Amino acid sequence: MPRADELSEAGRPVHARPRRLTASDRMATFHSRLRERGLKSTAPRDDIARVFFGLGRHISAEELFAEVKKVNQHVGYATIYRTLKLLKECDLVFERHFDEGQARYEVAGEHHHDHFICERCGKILEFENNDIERMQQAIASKLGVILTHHKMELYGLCADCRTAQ
Amino acid sequence: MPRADELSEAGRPVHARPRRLTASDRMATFHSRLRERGLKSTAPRDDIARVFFGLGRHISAEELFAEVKKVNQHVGYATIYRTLKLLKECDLVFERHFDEGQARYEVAGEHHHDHFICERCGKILEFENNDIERMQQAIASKLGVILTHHKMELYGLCADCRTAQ
DNA sequence: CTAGTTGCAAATGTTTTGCACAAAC
DNA sequence: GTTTGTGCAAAACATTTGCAACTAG
Repeated sequence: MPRADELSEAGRPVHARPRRLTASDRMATFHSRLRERGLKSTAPRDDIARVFFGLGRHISAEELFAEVKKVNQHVGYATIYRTLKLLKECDLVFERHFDEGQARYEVAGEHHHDHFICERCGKILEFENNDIERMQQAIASKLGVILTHHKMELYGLCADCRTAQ
Repeated sequence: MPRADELSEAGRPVHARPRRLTASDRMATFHSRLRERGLKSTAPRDDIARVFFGLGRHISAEELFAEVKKVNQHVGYATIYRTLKLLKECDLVFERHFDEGQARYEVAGEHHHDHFICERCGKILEFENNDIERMQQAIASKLGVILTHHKMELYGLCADCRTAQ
């Protein structure tokens, strides 16, 4: 079984790469994108965005709501959704729909990546693979279509759950 | 690094291949799978399955409900969902969740394939590509995980919508 | 006969919306 | 002082479930 630092290209874990943008960088971007659009910076929006950027990846609205409550008692569920929508429009957040009922939200990073989801423990691994990206473009030209985005998700058992089972 | 025109099978449309199984073949399979499990064949189940196998691909529950109503006035929505669930368990139907609110259902064929979805007109194209399948396995072993299934969806503009726009 | 099935209506879970009040610019 | 944003409750939406009546085996 390969160690993380041996992985060359296929499935190189994304979190191994140093992160560029800090939470405050993202907050600043959020503020300027709001201003550009004539929208307002408010306490609830800031609280939600700050908590979101501070948390890890792949958060559900429910989880975010619970975390934001710890910081600001009286934010409503609706504002969570409205702010997530705003963050998506500002290209600061991606919305993902894995094989669950609820959406998960992810801080937009610089690099595109895809996901593996463990069906037993719910763990999500990120990886990137340029060959697959290239092949998708090849498929698109054969089909005569233009791609705007894509979704590639692998489902199965992670290393831990494979042995535990 | 493979160029697009070197790819043997990139994006070969699936519907070009002759189809093996007829609707009645599938009905027969449905009946025997039900019998195996000690479940009953009933008029509502048969109507739903027959209409579904007769219709094209990628049907929503809502669309199926409307079509079944034409044949059998008094089937309920619940029975549509219950029968679709049953058909999934019998490996006769796949459930897909594209970027929409509702699920779409697809007759299970012999060959695995992936999808392109046009974001403008909703058209769905199917394609298969063994290179990508192999690459997914490579990624899985690098990550140390076991795959049970995967999802690969390309989104964009189809040939028609590309020119129309 | 009896276990499995149905239709209906009500419940579910997630996300969205209407609205009166409140806060930014 | 407008315009935009908020919280709440209610609505929307796709899907599931409880239940009494029904039906296939």
